[in-house]
Amino acid sequence: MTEHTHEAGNSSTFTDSQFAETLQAGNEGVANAAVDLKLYDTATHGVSRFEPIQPGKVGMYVCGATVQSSPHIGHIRAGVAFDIIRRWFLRLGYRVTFIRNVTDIDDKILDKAAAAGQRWWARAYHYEREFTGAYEQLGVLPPTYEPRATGHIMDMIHLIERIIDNGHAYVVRDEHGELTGDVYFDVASWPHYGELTHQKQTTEVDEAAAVADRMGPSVDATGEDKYNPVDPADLSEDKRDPRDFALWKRPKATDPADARWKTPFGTGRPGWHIECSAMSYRYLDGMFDIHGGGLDLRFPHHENEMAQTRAAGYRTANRWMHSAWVTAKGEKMSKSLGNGLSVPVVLKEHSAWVVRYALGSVQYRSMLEWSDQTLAEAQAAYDRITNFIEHAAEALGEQPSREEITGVSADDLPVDFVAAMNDDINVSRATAAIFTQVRAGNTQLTELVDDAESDKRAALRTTLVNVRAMLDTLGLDPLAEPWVSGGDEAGGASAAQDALARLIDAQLEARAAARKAKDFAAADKIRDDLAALGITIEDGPNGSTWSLD
RNA sequence: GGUGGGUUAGCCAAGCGGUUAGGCAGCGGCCUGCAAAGCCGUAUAGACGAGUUCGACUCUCGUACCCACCUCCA
Repeated sequence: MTEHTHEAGNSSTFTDSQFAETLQAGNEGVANAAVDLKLYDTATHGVSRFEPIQPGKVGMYVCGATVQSSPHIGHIRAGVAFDIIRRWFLRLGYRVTFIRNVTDIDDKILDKAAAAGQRWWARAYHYEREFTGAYEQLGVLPPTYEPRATGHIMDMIHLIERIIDNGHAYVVRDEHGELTGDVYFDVASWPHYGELTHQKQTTEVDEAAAVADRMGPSVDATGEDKYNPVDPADLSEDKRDPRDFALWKRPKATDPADARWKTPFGTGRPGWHIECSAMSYRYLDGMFDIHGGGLDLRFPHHENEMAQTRAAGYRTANRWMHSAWVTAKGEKMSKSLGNGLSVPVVLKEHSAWVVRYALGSVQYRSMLEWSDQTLAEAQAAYDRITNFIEHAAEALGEQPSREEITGVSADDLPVDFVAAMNDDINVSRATAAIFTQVRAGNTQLTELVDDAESDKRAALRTTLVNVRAMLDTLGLDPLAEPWVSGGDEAGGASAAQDALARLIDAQLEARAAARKAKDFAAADKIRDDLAALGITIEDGPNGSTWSLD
C-alpha cells in the first residue's frame, strides 16, 4: 500500500513569502490576514500556522452527536466552538466545507430504544431533530453535509475490505469456520498506532482497564445511562491484542433484524469508529484540513479512526482539534454523572443569544464553568453591546444591513481582534477587542451630539459596522438570524405591537409635558408604572426611548 | 499506574522578561430634575519553594492542590 504520512502535504519547508505567494495564487478573496492564522493540533501538542490543502478552501469534519437522548449544554458547546472556528475561516474569505455527522446507531441507541419500547431508528430520528433544533436556536450554521452513519454502510464495507486487504484487520470465524460478523483492527500490525494521543503502548491489561472490564452494561434496566459501560466485544477472546477494536460487530441476540446488515465479512453492524473514517473520506478526501470533536473523543475514538483511515491507504486529517468541557462546580458535565443541563431547559430561562455568548466566551480549549454567574455576565454583555448598537443606529438614522456586515473582510476589522482570532481562536482577547470598540463608539456617540460633522458620523458608522462584524464572526450579531427571526419579518410589526407602541408613546408625551412643567412626581410615576409592566424608559438628548425587558 | 490540562485580584478571564487586557461587582467624579445608559479616574493579583536575570505573573526545576482521558461520552 501507499504510505501516507500524517504530515503529507505539510509545507513546513515553505518560507513565509513562498506561503504568501501560494495563498495569493489560487486564493482570490482570501484575506491577507489568513497568512497569520495559527491553530492548535492535538497530534503535535502545539500551535502551528494553518495551511489549507487546497488554496482558498477549508475542509472540516466535526464529530456530531450520538442521537440517543436530548442535547445538553456540553454538546452544544462543541457545536458553538467549531461554528466560531468555521466563521473565522469564512471571515478570512475561505470557502468552507463543513461536515458534521450523525451517529444514528450504536449500543446505547439500541439498548435505550429497547428499554423504552421504541424502534431504534425512531429514537434516533427523534433526538436528531432535537439536536438540529438546538443548533438552530443557538445560531450554529448548518453543516454543508450532515451524513448519517446508517446511510454509509457501503462506504464502511469498502473501507473495511481495504483494511483487511492491506493486512491490518482480521475477520473472526466460529468453530465451524463460519463468519461471525466480527472484524477487528490489528493494532500490532500498525506501527503508527498512538500517534495522535501518545498513549503508552502495552499489550498488558493495566489496573485501570481491568477495573473497567468488570463494569456492567451501558444502561440500566430502565434505560438510564450508567457511568461505566463495557462493550462485550472489548472483552472478546477473539482479539489478538487487547488494544484491537471492532470495525464490524456481530449482532447481539437482542439486536432487531433491521439493525443487521449483510456484508462480505458476516452479518452485523458498524463499530463505533469506522463510520467517521468512511464519511470523512467520502466528503473530504483531498481537502481534509481539520478534524474536530470533543476532548473525550481523542482516545480511543480519534486514535482508532486515524489508524483505520491510514491503514486503508487514505489521508487522514492534517490537523486535529478538540473542544474542552463545560463544567458544573468544577466537574465535567455529563448525563451519566447526572449534572447535565438540557438545552431546552436552559433556553426556557435565558435568551438564546445569552446562552451562545456564555458558551463561546472562552477559548475552545479552555474548560467552561457553567453557573448562574456565567449567564449573568453574558446578559450584562448583551445589554452593553445592544445599547451601543441601538444608540449608534439611532444617532446615525440607519442600521447597516446584514449584507454590509457579512461583507466586511477580516483585513478591515480592528487589528487586535484579528490577531486574537488568528491566535488559535482566542475569543477572550477577541471579545476584549469588541468591548474596546464599543467604548470608543460610545465616546464617539457623545461627541456626535455636540457636533454632527460628517466625518464624525462616518467614524461612528465605521465603529458600528466593525462591532457588528466582529460579533457576527462569533455568531453574535444581535441583528442576525436566529436572534431576530420573530416571525413578523414579512409584514413588519403586528397590529398589537403597533397599538402597544402608540399607547407607550402617549405615555412618553405625557411624561415629557410633566417634566417640562417641572412636575417630577408625575413624571416619575409614569416611569415607575411603565417599569412595573416591564417597560424601561431612557431619557436621551433627543427625547426618551423605551424598550421591553 | 500511564497520559494530558490547569492554579492570575471580590468573581470570570487575557496578553506580556520591565510599559492600561477586557467584562461583572466596588469606590470617586462627570452627565442627568432624579434615574437609566454612557464617559473619565481608581483600589485589590499571579498556589507554594528554589533557581536563571539588572529585573519574573511571564523562563527553568521542584512541591502542593484541582480537573480530565486511559471505559459509553461533546
